[in-house]
Amino acid sequence: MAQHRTSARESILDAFVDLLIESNGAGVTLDEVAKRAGVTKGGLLYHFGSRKVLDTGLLDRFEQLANEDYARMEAAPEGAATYYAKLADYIGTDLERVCIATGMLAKRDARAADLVRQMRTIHFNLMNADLGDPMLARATMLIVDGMYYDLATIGEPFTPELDVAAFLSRMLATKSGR
Amino acid sequence: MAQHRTSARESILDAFVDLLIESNGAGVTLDEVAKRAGVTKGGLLYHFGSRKVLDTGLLDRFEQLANEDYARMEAAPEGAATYYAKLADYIGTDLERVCIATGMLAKRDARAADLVRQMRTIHFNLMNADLGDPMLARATMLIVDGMYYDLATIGEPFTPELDVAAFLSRMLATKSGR
DNA sequence: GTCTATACTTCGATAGAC
DNA sequence: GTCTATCGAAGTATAGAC
Repeated sequence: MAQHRTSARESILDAFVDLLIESNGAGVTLDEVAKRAGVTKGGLLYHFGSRKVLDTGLLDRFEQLANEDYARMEAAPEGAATYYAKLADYIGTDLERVCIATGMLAKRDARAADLVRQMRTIHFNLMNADLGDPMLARATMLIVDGMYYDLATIGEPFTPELDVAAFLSRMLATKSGR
Repeated sequence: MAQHRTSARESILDAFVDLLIESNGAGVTLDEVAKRAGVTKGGLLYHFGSRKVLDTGLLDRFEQLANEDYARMEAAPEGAATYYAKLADYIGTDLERVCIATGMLAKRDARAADLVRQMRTIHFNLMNADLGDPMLARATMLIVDGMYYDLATIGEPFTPELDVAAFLSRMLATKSGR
C-alpha cells in the first residue's frame, strides 16, 4: 500500500518547533501551531490527538537527530571535544532547532527533561574518552555550553568572546605539569 | 504618620517567588499566589493592581538584592572571582531565590531579561578587574555558571564535579607562559 | 483593607458536517 | 482528511458588599 509520506504531519511539527523557538519558553497554543502549519485546530487534532501527543512527536524527532549527532561526534577525526566546540557547525542546523524546542518543553514534560539530561551525559562521556582528563573535559564542556548559551540567548557573543581553541591549548599545557 | 511596615505585600511577594521556583518556569497563577500568601485573589489585586504590577514588584526586589551583592563582590577581600566561585555561599540565600524567580519571568517580561543581562555584564566586569585577564575571567565565569546550572537544574553536581579552585590554579599557571 | 461574585478571555478538546 | 461549532476548564480582572 503505497502511502504519501504524509507531509501534513511534518509541516505541523515544523511549525511547532518554529513557534517554540520564537516564543522563547512562553506558551505555544494549538491554534498558533495550526495557523502556522496552514491547517485548522481540528485538522491538527486529527494528526495529533492531543497536546501531549504533539509534544511526543517533537521528542521523537529530537531523539532521532540527537542519536545521529552522537555517532558523528564519536567518529569525528578531529576528536569529540573539538567537534563539540565547533558551534558554527551546529548553529542553524535542524538539530539545534529541535534541541532548543525540546529545551522549551523540558519545563512541563518530564520525558523532555530526561532527554536533555541524557544528551549532556553522553556529550561528557564522549569528550572525556577523547581528552582522557575528566576535569578538562568538564571544563571544556561548561565553557562551550556557556558560550553557546550567550550566543543563543543574548543573540550575540558576550564580550570578550573566548577562543576555545586557545583555551584548550592553555589547559592542555597544564596536563604535563601535574 | 507611623504606618505598619505592611507585611501583606511582602508575604505576597514571598509566595510569588516560592511558586515561581517550584513551578520551574511553568505558569504561576494569581489564585495560586493568593492562596499561598493566605489572601484571596481580590485581596492580592488590591495590593498589586494587575499581573504586571506583581511582576514589577518582584523585579524591584531583585534589583535591590543584586545591587547589594555587587557591592559585596567588589569589596570581597578574597577577590571578585573567588567570591563568585563560592556557590555554597550563594545557594540558599534570598538573592538566589529572587534570581531564579526573575529568570523564570525573563521569558515573558523584557525588563526581567534586561536585568539578568545587566547582572551578567557586571559580574564579568568585576571578575575581569580582579583577575586582569579577560579570557580567564570569561572562562571562570562560564565554568562557575555551568556548575551552578547543573547543580540547580539537575539537583546534584554533574559527575565529575570540577574543582574551581584547582582549575583557577591551572589556568593562572599558564598566564606567565604567554 | 479584604472578601465574594461574576464578567471576560483564552486554551484544549469533542462532535459532527462536509 | 479537514473544517465549523461549541463545550468546559482555567486565567485575569472588575464591581461592589462588608
